[in-house]
Amino acid sequence: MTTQRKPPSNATRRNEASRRAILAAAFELVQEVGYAKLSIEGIAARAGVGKQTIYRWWPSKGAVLFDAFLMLSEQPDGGESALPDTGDLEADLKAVLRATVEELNDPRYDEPMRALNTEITHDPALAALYAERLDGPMRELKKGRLRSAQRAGQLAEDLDLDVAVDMIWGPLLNRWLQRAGGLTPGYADSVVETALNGLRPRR
Amino acid sequence: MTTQRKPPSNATRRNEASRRAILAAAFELVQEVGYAKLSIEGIAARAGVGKQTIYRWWPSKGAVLFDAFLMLSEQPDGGESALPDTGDLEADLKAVLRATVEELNDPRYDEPMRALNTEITHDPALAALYAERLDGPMRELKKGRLRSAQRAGQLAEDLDLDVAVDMIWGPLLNRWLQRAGGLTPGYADSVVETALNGLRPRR
Amino acid sequence: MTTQRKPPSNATRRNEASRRAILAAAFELVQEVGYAKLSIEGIAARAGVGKQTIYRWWPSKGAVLFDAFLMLSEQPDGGESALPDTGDLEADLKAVLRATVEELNDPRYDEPMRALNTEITHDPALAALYAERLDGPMRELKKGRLRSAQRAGQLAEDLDLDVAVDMIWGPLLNRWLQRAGGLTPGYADSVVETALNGLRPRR
Amino acid sequence: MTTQRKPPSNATRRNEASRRAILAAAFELVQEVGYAKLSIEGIAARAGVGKQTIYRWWPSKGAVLFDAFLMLSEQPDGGESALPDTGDLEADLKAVLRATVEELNDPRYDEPMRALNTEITHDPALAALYAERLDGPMRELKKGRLRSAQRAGQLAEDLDLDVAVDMIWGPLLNRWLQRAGGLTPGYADSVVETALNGLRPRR
DNA sequence: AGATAATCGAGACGGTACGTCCGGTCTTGCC
DNA sequence: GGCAAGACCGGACGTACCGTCTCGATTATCT
Repeated sequence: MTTQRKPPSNATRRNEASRRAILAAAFELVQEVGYAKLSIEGIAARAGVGKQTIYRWWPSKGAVLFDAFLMLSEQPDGGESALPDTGDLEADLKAVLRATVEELNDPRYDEPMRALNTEITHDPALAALYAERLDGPMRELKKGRLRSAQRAGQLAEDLDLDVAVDMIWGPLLNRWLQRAGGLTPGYADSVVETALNGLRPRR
Repeated sequence: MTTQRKPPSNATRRNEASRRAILAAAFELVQEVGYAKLSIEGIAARAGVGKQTIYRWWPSKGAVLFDAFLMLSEQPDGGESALPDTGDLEADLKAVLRATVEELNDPRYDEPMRALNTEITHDPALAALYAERLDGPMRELKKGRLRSAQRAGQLAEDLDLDVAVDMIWGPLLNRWLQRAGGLTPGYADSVVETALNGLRPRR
Repeated sequence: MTTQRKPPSNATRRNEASRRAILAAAFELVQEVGYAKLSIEGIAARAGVGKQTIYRWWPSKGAVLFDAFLMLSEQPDGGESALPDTGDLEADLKAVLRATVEELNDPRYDEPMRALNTEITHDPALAALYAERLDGPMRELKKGRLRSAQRAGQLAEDLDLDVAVDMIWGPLLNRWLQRAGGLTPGYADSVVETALNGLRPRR
Repeated sequence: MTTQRKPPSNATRRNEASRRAILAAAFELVQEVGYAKLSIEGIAARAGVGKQTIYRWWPSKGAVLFDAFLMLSEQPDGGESALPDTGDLEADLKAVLRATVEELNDPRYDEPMRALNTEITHDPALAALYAERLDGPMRELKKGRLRSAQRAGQLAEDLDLDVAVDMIWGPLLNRWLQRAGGLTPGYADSVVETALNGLRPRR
């Protein structure tokens, strides 16, 4: 797997242009032809690159895909982002989840994300990398927002924030992955409300 | 896809022994060699069957896998099963989720289930079939148990049971699919408690 | 292999219509799709017949083809034919060879005849049958004409008529089978003249 | 099709060892299993080569077979051979034809040669190649011998040498291909005598 | 500045699997 | 019993990719 930044220059004479072309080609191809028909050969051809250049730097198709997402997640600005914090936890969460719903429904990201999830589910090494580099940072942001609410007394004191994150985002991801029912803004709202209040009657 | 029951026998002169051998071979193979190396050719060889016999009756590798699960889910006894209902909802749910955790951690089911999920996420037609034939009935059982609790006043009156089911089982499935953190009985308990009580402080 | 005539009725309950349909289908198909793509399955489909009906009565594809030719050669009238005998041997032979050239060049017979030759060259049993039933009678006619000329003193007394027949018809067939050079009436004439006179200078 | 010589090496990075292994395997296999059971798959397996390597360089099974013969015909020494010329045309021809008979009867060449003839008869492109590269040179040798005799006054002045060649070798090949009668030295002698003298009574 | 060496595009190679076609056998139900 | 229909096991087809392996032709430091 690559080591993100370039200036540290850990000494390789690697061609940066080829690297970017490969990642871009991989991302485009998977969304065009779908996961099942994504091939290293196809990526190399699209990127105008020899196959060996891919095999030299990545151990698997999934790793390429992973790096493509990594590149995507780093490019925007460089500034660290954070979840909105207006003080109204429920509203903030609903906003974030609605955005997530929109992204999952976006045809540009749908196939690539499914592909990445597929690779992760079948490759523990990739899963670890994913947990560390992509899901981890995002989870920290989510937990940060929840921690802020917890400190404000809006969440239970003894709440396990990891479980809380799973409870809010898990249902959504699951519905999407299994294509089980529509992924609508209304559903996102329902999940937030139900998660915050719990299943039991209040009072 | 098959039409399960045999006596109606309205149409085909299909070889039932071959059908069973194929489904069994598919299930065994996917757990032995993994999803990535599961091949129609391999299934046919293991089942002692011509490839054409598979292509004749199933449209895709995923469809075979799906039918293999279907066969598994129908075989046990024939009696309709139900979730435990001791009156203590929390205990019952914990018991069920712990069982689920165990099943997901069982190497006999791990790979096959990941494979099925992969096929579903990439094939809407299969997803619909899954929702109707495998997930649907199971979801009804879950909702049945919750409904019983709801009638007993243990759950909020206006609770959307589908959302509730997602909230309880979604986090588990997600953790498993993405290999994000350990899938332990303790985690199952946490999820049940947190889902029932909600994230907010009670009182 | 079948036993041509029907009334002797050696007791089978064979369906004559199917037999004719099969032979006709075989002949048509080989001329339409070529020898390489001629299949039993295709013949059965075209003839509206079950595959088993073919396998029941013929031992090989070549045998079907052979019978198709046999049917063709028997159908015309029933009267035994003979080669022309005007007294002018050279003219008669040229006429016959020109007709042969025409037949070999006829797209209706070209492919089927090549197919039959192919089967014969690779199947001694079929070759024997061919010699007995198709080539034999024709060779007798040819030898008959030559014998008549021989008796008239137009051919050498000690001439081996089989060799003579080979010498006249062999070059033609060979050129055709190997596609070696054009198969023209002029070539036919040349062959006749050269065969009659021999390669040596006369006188 | 190949371009024989290696030093020019203008274009491809072709593996010469694989090429030879394929041709050798093809030749051996056709004589072992027969034309009908000769398969590209079998050739590849025997040659220890991927199927694609065959499909990459040859358009058809027949082309492989053809090249196998080509390799055979080029390998012996490199020196141009010629037909014997003792001055006694009849004896020379008989010797050559007897050798041909022996070769056609040799089980090592029988099947391969039948296979090649079959491919040629069904593939005009291959036939042209055969005429140019295999039959052509051999025919020139034959015509060379005849021309020498012609100049010595042993053959008719106006004799068409192509027809003459057909007349001498055609009957033999035909008998062999159609398995029509035995292919004996005596037959070879008969053909030579009859061809030289012609069918008509001399004087 | 020239030598040295790793990377690059290209693509041949031995393989595996694809999805299709057909060979020859067997079974079912009609006639 | 023959027959049309067609499922079945098996084997080969010709294609697509896999991951490895040369081949020159750039680079890109390191003498």
